[in-house]
Amino acid sequence: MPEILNTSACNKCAFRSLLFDNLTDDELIDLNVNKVEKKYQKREIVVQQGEKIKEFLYLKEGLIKLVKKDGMEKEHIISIARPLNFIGFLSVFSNDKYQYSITAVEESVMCFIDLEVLKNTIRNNGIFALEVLEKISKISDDIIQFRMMIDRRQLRGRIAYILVMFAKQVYFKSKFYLPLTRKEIAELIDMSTENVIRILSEFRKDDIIRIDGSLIEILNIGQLERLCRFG
Amino acid sequence: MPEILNTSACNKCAFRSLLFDNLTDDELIDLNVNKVEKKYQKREIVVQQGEKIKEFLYLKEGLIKLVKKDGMEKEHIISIARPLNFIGFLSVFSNDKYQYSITAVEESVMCFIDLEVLKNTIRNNGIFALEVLEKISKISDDIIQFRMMIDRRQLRGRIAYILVMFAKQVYFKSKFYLPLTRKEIAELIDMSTENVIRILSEFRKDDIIRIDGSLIEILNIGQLERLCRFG
DNA sequence: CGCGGCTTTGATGTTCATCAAGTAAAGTGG
DNA sequence: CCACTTTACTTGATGAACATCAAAGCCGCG
Repeated sequence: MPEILNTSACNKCAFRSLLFDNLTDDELIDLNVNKVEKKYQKREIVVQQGEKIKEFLYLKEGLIKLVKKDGMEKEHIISIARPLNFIGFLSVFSNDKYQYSITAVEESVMCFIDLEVLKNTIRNNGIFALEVLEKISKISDDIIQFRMMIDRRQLRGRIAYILVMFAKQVYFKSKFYLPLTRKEIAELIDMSTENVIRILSEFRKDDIIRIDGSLIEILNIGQLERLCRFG
Repeated sequence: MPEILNTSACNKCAFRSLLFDNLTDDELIDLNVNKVEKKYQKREIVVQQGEKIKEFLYLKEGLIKLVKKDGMEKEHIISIARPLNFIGFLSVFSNDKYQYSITAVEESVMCFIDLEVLKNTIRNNGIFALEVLEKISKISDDIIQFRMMIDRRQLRGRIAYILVMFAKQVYFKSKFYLPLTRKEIAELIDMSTENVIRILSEFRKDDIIRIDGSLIEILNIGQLERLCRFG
């Protein structure tokens, strides 16, 4: 079960400047009294596909994945998100039920804001509304972009792409722990688990990366980027 | 070159009730004097990927496609849109340049509203803002959904899926003219033109559809839906 | 200690893109 | 309006890319 945290006031939140900067103190207090902060362990489910949406939620710390199930079959990871990529945004304003599940990939802290209260704030503050609009627009665009980048490549290119992505956009270094299992990577980039492993091994043999379990070190980023372009 | 139309006043526009219902007459007049309506012929380009975004645009009549180019290579169709699926929304609020090209697939009428004027309206009218938010949210969601439905299926399933989509969601009948060439279908659902043709022929031989050029008649929708699920 | 989930490698067959080659349809210029 | 060119459509043959199956080692956990 997620641990409910003692929440600090919204007007002191580190995220204030990123989205809530244009709110008055009164508006912040209003959001504040109608919010909950919860901590999730790795693999804990935050929301289930199909559940009713009651809150607007965003990620304060950690890493989560957005999962879609089809029938009884495989799960597909639509995207993974760090703080500031408020994936909670998605569907929130157009659906009354979650279209995807959200699961913590690392220990994560999520902030839940009552959706009706937030909608009211939007109605009352157009400047805030425009900022939310810009954010949601960017996030959606990024996801569409990502899916296209992945789906048009072949397998080597896909693996190269996410390795470069993790190194350059998530961890900002060439040596990092892959937060996803091989199976999850497969679900994220639409291929079989076996081939994820096979291609990682190939890269290892070609001295492009070093592997030790989930610890990855990129040795030849240039080669990876070339594979991104031509894979 | 697109023909510039004599535009009727926004407050008499058939689309008013769909999005602009919560605007005051003054706000509508403001949008009205800052808008242009243009008619495009089949295959005419509305905007080019990379162009600066100056206007918010939406489709009044016709059918358009959203195209992404990568390098010198193939074109990929991200989605096609009828009126009300204001694809113009995408990127408009998060980017200053178009991330995709828009091309008319059938003769189409587009309405261009000055983006700064629209943004001002959003800032001043939170209720309107929330409606725009709901719309953009829905459109993005639909695109992500569509791409997932397509990319996780194999070829027969993909073809089945778009045939059912056109029949049930676009034309509302089992006999219709496919608005896309075989090549465009291939670009939309990420496969080779040859295989689009091959699978359509297969469906014809199995008496699932009847084909006469771009005229398609679905004879066995149940079978198509089965292929959607298991393809 | 044994069980289940994750990882790894090899072998096999299917799915699919690509190449080739030809027909039909649709523009284009004289 | 007809020859010419281009674009769309179609079918078959071939090989590459990929999923799937099978088997075995590994690790954490009850």
